Amino acid sequence: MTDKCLQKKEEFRREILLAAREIFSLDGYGNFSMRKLASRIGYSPTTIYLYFKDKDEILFCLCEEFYVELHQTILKIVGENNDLLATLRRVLLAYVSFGLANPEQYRVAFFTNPSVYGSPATYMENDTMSRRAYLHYRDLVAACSAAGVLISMDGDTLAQVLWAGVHGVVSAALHTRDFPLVDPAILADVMVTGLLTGLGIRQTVCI
Amino acid sequence: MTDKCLQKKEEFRREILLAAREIFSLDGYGNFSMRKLASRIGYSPTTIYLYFKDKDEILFCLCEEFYVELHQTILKIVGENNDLLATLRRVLLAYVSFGLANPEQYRVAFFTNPSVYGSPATYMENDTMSRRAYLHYRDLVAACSAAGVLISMDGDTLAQVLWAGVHGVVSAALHTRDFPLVDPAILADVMVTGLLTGLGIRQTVCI
DNA sequence: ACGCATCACTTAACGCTGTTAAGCGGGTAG
DNA sequence: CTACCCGCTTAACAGCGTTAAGTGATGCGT
Repeated sequence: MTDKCLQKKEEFRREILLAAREIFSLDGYGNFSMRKLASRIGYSPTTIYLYFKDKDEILFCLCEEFYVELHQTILKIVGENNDLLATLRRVLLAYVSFGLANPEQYRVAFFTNPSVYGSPATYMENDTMSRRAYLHYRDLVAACSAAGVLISMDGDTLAQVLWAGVHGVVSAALHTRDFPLVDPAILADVMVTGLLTGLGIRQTVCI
Repeated sequence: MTDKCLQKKEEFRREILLAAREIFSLDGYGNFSMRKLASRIGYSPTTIYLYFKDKDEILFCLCEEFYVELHQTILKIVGENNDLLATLRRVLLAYVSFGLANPEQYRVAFFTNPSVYGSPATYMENDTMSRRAYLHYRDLVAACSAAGVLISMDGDTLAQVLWAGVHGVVSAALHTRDFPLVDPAILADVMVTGLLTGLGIRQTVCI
């Protein structure tokens, strides 16, 4: 009864989110609106508010879906590789590819409402996919540091610097359509190589 | 006559831009609107359209002001230092400071309309402050490369990777108010040190 | 089977947004 | 003195997120 009702409600929510993703892909984030979403699913605009508190909740759910996919991508890479540093390198490069392949979702996750997840304190209290993906990634970086292939440094700091590097590349690619940017894949490669070398324990002897 | 008229028009434009900057500082980019701007300068909303084509032109002008200040900041650092690598390091760190000190302007310049400057081709044709600042910065990086303190590589690629790194730090600081981010100053320092080391010609001998 | 309540949904509305068309008043040139 | 031009305003359009009120069907208790 109530069980079936909730299930039906959940199904409708998924349907709405699916339509939302379609609009994002077709028209981009800037042209997304509640009214357009409503007309796409064939209901009046206010109906959506019976299933989602407001627009922000829809954006939050889309963020979470984004992080689910991202986390799965990372997990797959980690499972396929043994060498720590090589794994990290692939993860960072895959992050850029993932961001460029899902530009609109990336926009929602990082460049819209800067506090969809609440305060930093609540971020770490609630179990979100964003948090899970981050903690897993940070542990990978910390493991590299502990194993001696990256410099000894606070795991969060090290992880966030490496992330900021690849995030900067994605951000540049997404936001500077007016600027003659070098191929993002090349930028990503140089970035990751540069950072992992600079923050790594140098084992080669140079002049 | 026409001369004085144009001058008066230019003065009014500056007055509008000043009010726009005030609104950005006070209420943030998200709460900026043409109507609010109009009421601040004491005119009806449509009056602004007699001095600016549309909202985008106002944003473009604010971007240009941003780049003027940024460029001046960089020029000052370059003038005060002799050592190429030390200069570049200071410039990159100053970029982060500048971005964090002017968050709303940074938002306008990088995270709003991604093509205020037109296409990449027109970007390099027209003489904008954005272009001037970039070319000057790129030449600094290229000089480092030519002098042998950075690896030999295409100047644009090298410059854009270094920029993407610090841009990533600023972007992270501005857009992740929900995330427990490490102090951006620390991130910037590790980022710049890491990149300049990794992309530099290593002169120290390590095991 | 009837009445009532609940539920899914809609219509109407508020207060915003950027932007355009039309109009109005005053100063100036012919 | 008239006609035009210039600076500015009012009115309006189309859209936005969101809320309050209403409507029609469905299912439940008696």
